[in-house]
Amino acid sequence: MPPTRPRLRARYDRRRQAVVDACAHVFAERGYHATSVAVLLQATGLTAGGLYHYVAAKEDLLFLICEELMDPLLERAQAIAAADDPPELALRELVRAWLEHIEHHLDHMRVFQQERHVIEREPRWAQVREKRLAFEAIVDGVLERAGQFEDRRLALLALLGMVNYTPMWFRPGGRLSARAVADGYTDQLLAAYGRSAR
Amino acid sequence: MPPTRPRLRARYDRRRQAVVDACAHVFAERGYHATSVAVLLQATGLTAGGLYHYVAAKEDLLFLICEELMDPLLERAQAIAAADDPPELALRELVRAWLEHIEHHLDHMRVFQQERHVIEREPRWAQVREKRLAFEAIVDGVLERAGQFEDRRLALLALLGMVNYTPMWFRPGGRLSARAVADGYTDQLLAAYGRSAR
Amino acid sequence: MPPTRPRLRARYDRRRQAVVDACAHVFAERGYHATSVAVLLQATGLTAGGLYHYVAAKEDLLFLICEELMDPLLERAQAIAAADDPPELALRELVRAWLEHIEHHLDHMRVFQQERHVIEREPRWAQVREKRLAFEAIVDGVLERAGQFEDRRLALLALLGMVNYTPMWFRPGGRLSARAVADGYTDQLLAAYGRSAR
Amino acid sequence: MPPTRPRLRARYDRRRQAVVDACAHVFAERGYHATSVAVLLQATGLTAGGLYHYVAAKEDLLFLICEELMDPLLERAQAIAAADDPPELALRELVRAWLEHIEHHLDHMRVFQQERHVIEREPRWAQVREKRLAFEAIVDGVLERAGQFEDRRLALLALLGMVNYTPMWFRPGGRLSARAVADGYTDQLLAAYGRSAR
DNA sequence: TATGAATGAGCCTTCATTCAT
DNA sequence: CATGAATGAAGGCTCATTCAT
Repeated sequence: MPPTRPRLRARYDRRRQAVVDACAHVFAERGYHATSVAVLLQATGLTAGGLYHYVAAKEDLLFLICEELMDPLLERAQAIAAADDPPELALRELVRAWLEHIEHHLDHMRVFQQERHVIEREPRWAQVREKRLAFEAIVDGVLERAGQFEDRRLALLALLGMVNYTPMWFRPGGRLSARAVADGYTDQLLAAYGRSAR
Repeated sequence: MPPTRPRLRARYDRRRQAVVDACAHVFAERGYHATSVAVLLQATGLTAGGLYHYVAAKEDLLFLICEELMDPLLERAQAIAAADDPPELALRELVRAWLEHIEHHLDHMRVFQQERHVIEREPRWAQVREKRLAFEAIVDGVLERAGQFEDRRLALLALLGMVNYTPMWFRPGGRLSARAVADGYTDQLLAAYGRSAR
Repeated sequence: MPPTRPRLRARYDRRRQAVVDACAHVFAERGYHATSVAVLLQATGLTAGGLYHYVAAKEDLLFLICEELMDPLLERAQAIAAADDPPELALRELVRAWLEHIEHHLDHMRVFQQERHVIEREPRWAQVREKRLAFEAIVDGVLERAGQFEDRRLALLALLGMVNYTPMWFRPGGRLSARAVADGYTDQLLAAYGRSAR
Repeated sequence: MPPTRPRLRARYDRRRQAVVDACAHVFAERGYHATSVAVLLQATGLTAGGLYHYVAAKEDLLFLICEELMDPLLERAQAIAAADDPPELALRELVRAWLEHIEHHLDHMRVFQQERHVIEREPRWAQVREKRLAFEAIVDGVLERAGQFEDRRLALLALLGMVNYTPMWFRPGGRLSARAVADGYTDQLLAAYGRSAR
């Protein structure tokens, strides 16, 4: 149902992305379930029928938000993991990329966290879940090369916790830049587990 | 509207707590908004009228869940902060108490995280927000005494992130005990910031 | 979700039947699809929530209408086929019973005819379809004993056509009674195919 | 808005007929109301704008389907009634023509039956209703000449029932040809009411 | 007291139709 | 001419809550 002719398709995709971003913002503020379609229409400037040109259901917006969040990050992480940087640098770059991505997708990230219990449990969200797992596997691999751990799994979970919590308090343009936060996290990990630690 | 005679009041409170816990479990699984009152009735074995003997509105359940989560933890944290333990031990004990509390309130904690965007934004949730802030202030105080930081706020936020993320993956009776997790987190902090670090 | 205690259940069933009958009337007048739930609410005096105590969906009304139409008729037909009447009398009595049933379920019958294309094609209507087939098998059996046919199937289909068309024009209390119509149809069949014909 | 130059007008009419026939088929399968314009676009290969070149509204399709069904049949019936054939032969020929027409307009006939309750009740469908009545008057006239009846109206209604029901089960190329069915119906009528009957 | 029928605003979504491009 | 994005009223349905019994 999206247009097939390239020019129109491009315009359609552009518009849809704008719609998704606007909705991500509203969802981040009010919560997915607490946001009625009426509010989305106001936020996007569309009418009911208009919105449903871009998505078949409200839930699709959630899905597209997750895709916009995961896909570029996953790609970026793969590139970093594939490069041949020294392990500790690779970790640092990965965390930097991660937090810079979050900085530009704060709303998406907040929405993703909000609805995680759905995403983690429902079969139809398997795709998103798999991307998350793929990303975490990359982080784990980089971590493995960068440190020596009594319990690497716990270190990984600690890192995930720190980073995933960041959108709760991070404000772009605030005292801490995304890079400063990333380096703070990395430093903490390397101090505790880095091969040169102690 | 709750009974006033002590014996009856006690029974009422006991039953209400059971109701709240049952609802916390359902909310944790399905999300607050996605859980209809009909589902709560099934989960509690009550009828519509019955449930509304214990709470005036569905949202009250959310509030009671947060209270059950915050109140005992805050009390415990105050006691630890007030004791005269050496700073690093105080931190260790605080994190242990924290994670042991979470272990016994996994559902409550999951619900609290799920609905945080509501709690953080709406005026009527100020009470819960203040308790959270009070608790975090205590953690910050203990942290201050236990380490030396370039950026203590970031260290605090990192700790909050790690701990708050724990209910996403923690399984009681699993490989890692609550205490092991707590000590893992504490060790990481002390390795990075502890006065004896480096 | 209907009540389980006998007294309440009976009341529930009584009310539901009244609801179904009222809806059958509206559907007969305006068509199923052309009748909005709002119209049903007006016709039944219920509110939206009230109607949905008795049915889970608008389509359930269609199903219940078909059940109310088929079940008693099928039972009646089985009794007549099982009795030991002379064949030509059995046919006469069956057609009489049939038309008397239609006379008291004109709305139901009109609705059933209206939506037959759905009923005949969709898997979820198999139950209704099977009852129809069972009834027609009984008619066929009685027909077989009552006449001698070059093509009994065509005679059966002719009879079905005549009878099923009746609700299009029949008016209770009009010139023709249900019995008169029934006997007219039976006479025509026996004149053409009866063993004593010619 | 249709073209006025003869050549173009002819092409336009041809195309519109094809559109109407395609829509008749879809309506017959799924029901008029249950068929969205989107489905019609898929079935016809047109775009929204394209379809609305041939009809001003979805309902016009219904009207055109009825016209395509009634007009040639009415014409044919008038010719047969006007001819000077012996009465019983005239009846036979009329029923044959009728069923042969139905055979080639099964979809149209099914749609006409489906939506009869609309056609019979709504003022704006008077035109179609009148054609139906005109046709039935012709049938009645031929019937009158062909038989002697206790109740000719009931005989007419029986015949209408049989024939109108035929599209529910008739399959072209099946065991029974349209002519065989027609003759079966005629024979039954003549056996019961024919002047040479008894 | 405890029940569950009833409420009714609001939910998400559909779809026949129009019209700028 | 043809397209397909946009319209927006109306659709069927849900659900937290109340209150007569």
